Amino acid sequence: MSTDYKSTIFLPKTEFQMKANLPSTEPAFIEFWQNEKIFEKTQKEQRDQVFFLHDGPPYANGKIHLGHALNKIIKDITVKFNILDGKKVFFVPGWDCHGLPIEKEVEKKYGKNISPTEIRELSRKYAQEFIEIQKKDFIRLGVFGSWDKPYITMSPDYEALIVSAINEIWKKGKIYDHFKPVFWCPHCVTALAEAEVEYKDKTSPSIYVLFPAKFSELKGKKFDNLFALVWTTTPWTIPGNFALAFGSSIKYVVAKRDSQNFIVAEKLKDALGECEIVLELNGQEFEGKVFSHPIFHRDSVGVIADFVSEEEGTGIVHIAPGHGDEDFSVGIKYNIPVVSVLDEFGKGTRDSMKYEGLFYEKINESVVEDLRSSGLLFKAGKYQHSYPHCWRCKNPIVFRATKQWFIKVSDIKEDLIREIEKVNWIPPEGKRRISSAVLSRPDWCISRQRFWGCPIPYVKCKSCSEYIWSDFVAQRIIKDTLDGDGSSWWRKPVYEFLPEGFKCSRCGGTEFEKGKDILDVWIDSGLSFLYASDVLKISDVADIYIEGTDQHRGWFQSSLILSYLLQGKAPYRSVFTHGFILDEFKRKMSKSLGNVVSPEDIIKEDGAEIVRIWSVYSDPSEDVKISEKILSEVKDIYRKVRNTIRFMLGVLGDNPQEKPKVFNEIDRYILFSTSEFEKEVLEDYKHMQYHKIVRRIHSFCDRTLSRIYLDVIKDTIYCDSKTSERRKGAQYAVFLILRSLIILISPIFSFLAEEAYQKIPEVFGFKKKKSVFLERFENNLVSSVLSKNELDITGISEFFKYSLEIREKINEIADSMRKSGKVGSSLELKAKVFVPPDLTRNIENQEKILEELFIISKVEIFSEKFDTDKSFVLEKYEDAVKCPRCWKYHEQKNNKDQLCKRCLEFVSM
RNA sequence: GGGCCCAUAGCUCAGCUGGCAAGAGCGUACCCCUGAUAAGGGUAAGGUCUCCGGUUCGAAUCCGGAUGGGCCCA
Repeated sequence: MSTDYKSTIFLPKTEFQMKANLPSTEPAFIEFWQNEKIFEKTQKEQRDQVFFLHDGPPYANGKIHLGHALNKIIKDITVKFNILDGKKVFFVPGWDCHGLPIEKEVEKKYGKNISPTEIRELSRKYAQEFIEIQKKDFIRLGVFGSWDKPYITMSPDYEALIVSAINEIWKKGKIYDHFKPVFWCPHCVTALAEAEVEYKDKTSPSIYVLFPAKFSELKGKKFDNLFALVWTTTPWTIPGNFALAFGSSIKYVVAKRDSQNFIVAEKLKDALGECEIVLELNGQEFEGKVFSHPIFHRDSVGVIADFVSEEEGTGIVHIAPGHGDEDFSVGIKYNIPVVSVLDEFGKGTRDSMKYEGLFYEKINESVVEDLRSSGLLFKAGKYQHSYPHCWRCKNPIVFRATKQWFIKVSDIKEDLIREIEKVNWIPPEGKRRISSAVLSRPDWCISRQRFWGCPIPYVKCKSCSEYIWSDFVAQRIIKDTLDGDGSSWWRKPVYEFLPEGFKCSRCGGTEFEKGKDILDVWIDSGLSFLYASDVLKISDVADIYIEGTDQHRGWFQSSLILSYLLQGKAPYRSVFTHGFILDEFKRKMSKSLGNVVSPEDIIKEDGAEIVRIWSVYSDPSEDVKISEKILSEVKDIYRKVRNTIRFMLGVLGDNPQEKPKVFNEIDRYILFSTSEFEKEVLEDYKHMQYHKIVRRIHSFCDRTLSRIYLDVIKDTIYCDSKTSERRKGAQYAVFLILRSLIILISPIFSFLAEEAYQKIPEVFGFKKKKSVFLERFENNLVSSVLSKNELDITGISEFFKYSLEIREKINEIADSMRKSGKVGSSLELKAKVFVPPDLTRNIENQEKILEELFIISKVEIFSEKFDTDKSFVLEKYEDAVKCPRCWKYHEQKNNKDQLCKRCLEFVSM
């Protein structure tokens, strides 16, 4: 009986478990990679080519989310591919540490009555804490890198580098100071960032002001008593008025009422009440027209701005460049003075003339009074609207021009575009994206009125308020920072930072106060290229930057600008961008939708390997979706690849050492297919088409190996004797394929590859290294291990192409025979097959090959087609018996136990 | 409101510069095997290529618009 013979066949044998149990087995591999310093070892080896992937630093707050995981995994795949490709790879992970979000968290936690140095200390602790948390999480994903010496933007050498670099840029004359409106809280006496502003309803005065025209002719018509009608809810800004903005495509009218003529947008003329339209004209007409300021003896000039709306007001916007963002940009465009009429306490400045010293709410009242008495107040009322309030004291805030520092970008835009052209953008749309971001950006405002960051090295003259940037100050700060005292600027008195006898360059004053600004954090991370070259000594240009597509306006741009200013070129040769993560309905992840998935959840449930494969399962250059369904597909792929590898390991379980003299045709054909697969995968790695690789790997394991080759060689592996050439050939082929497959999947399936690599027996003289990542493609791929000759299938490729087509058709018929109950296993079948004679010319044992390939018991080959032009006839093998050992059907009925010839020989050995 | 991008079977993707009846894999259904066994093999059913217009002998593929979604900006 068949059970008697089961013990005589060679079933696959391996310790490699079918079930991976990733969540519990992965940590051991991570420990192994760390303890053995595998990444560092690849760096110490002799390698001629260098590959530098420069890490964009994540912000050091919060736990990592899937976006972080996706990003680092794509980087890791790139790192590992280049390692296996034989390059010396540099990847130093970084963290961005300064900035408002952390400072705000600290303030929330400890209150606002803490000193700048305390804020800085607590912020530093906070950032450090999250660096450790995130680092652990990234390592848990199996990501390689110099984790024990990351770059950190708050480290003393980094902070010193920031101050020094910005000072260099100042020395090149690229930094200037200028007024710019910012959110300002007069109660807290501080500037506010956008994130610190809360919008709440507020009742404001609403006034319609008349601006007398200094001209009387419009489109050839003469008008007396001509006024522009202007609406505002902030009367205190009227003293800062320097212009009136009109919309270029808005229709305006001159409307007559009580012998006065009013200019107003046609759609908004109801504001006037009853009136008579006397002229219609386009907004463009008013560009350059001059009006009188309603209070002061000065002009207010007509300008064109596209933000003028016809939704409310009068279609004419009063412009105070010192007190509004849009006002400011119009002011810059038309070269109108930017002045603040309020001081830091919200009181009138000298520029507010007669209102000097009054709190702005008082100015509101006075302005209304003054307008009323001069007859230029058309009407006044109240208006309720959403208005910005301070997040700390909850009081309404104002927009107020203050001195800020800027990097001049406007005059280098063309150079930046030229540098952008030289970079390889993947996908190519990125080039357009960053170009338009660069072209449309204003000069870079680099000062922030905060504490958690690097100080801007300037002092303010106490007598004339001049801002004085000082190399001397910069050098002092740099020295203290390098000495470990990065907060000295906030603690030491100003004179310690100034040379003796220092005088104001404008008024000669000798009293100064320290600048109160820190640098925009984008400066910090934007200088990481410099840290990589000057401190880490890697290179001044990275081979590649890999970040989310939002960084076109962020890090890619800040790095480009700073690198161009400091070294005259882009800091990267290639830039790869990936998309964002969406849920199954393509919605962004948000707490309120409740659709947030964290990497931690997936790692706990399925393992980091699943996160890795998921990251490149979809095309990451577009947005990437995640859902239970998608994860289950990823798991299916993992299982298929794992089991295929497991089976191959099992095939090598009896530790074969002797290579075959020649390969069987099927082996040759499959080795050739493997070499083609290798070529495609390497090509996809080079072009970072990682999602295609996942598909290729799966398809190769499933279609090429499982469904064809491995199924076909089972008979040989199980039943042939160990001395059989056919069997040795199959084992050697399996070994070559397995080794190739393991190294090809390793950048993506890192855990699986390492686990399998550790379990490969050292067959056929193969000597293993400590880790799969110490291998190289060139020593492991079929295409580089076998000779051209061995991979040449010219004489047999047509035969296999034809036979595999027949195989599909046979399967089809076999299926219907099975479904109708005629047969069970395909070994119950035999076939007559027509093979065109010219395909078989060079091949011996064709019938044996086809029996194997079709997995049926008998094949007879004919050189002519059958009756109705059929190329094969498939039928049940009736007059045959089943060999109890190999289960193939045969006709030697008189053998012992009805064994077939081969098995009889085997058992009698 | 502006710039850029995406939209092909239930799911994830192929489909090059327009031309065979639109392809894979997963999932599903049915069948086989029980010597890869919480595995393995086979077969089948699934698509008005988001919608509307246009160019063309011919469009999933080119152009215009709409809808939905994403990133950035205002």
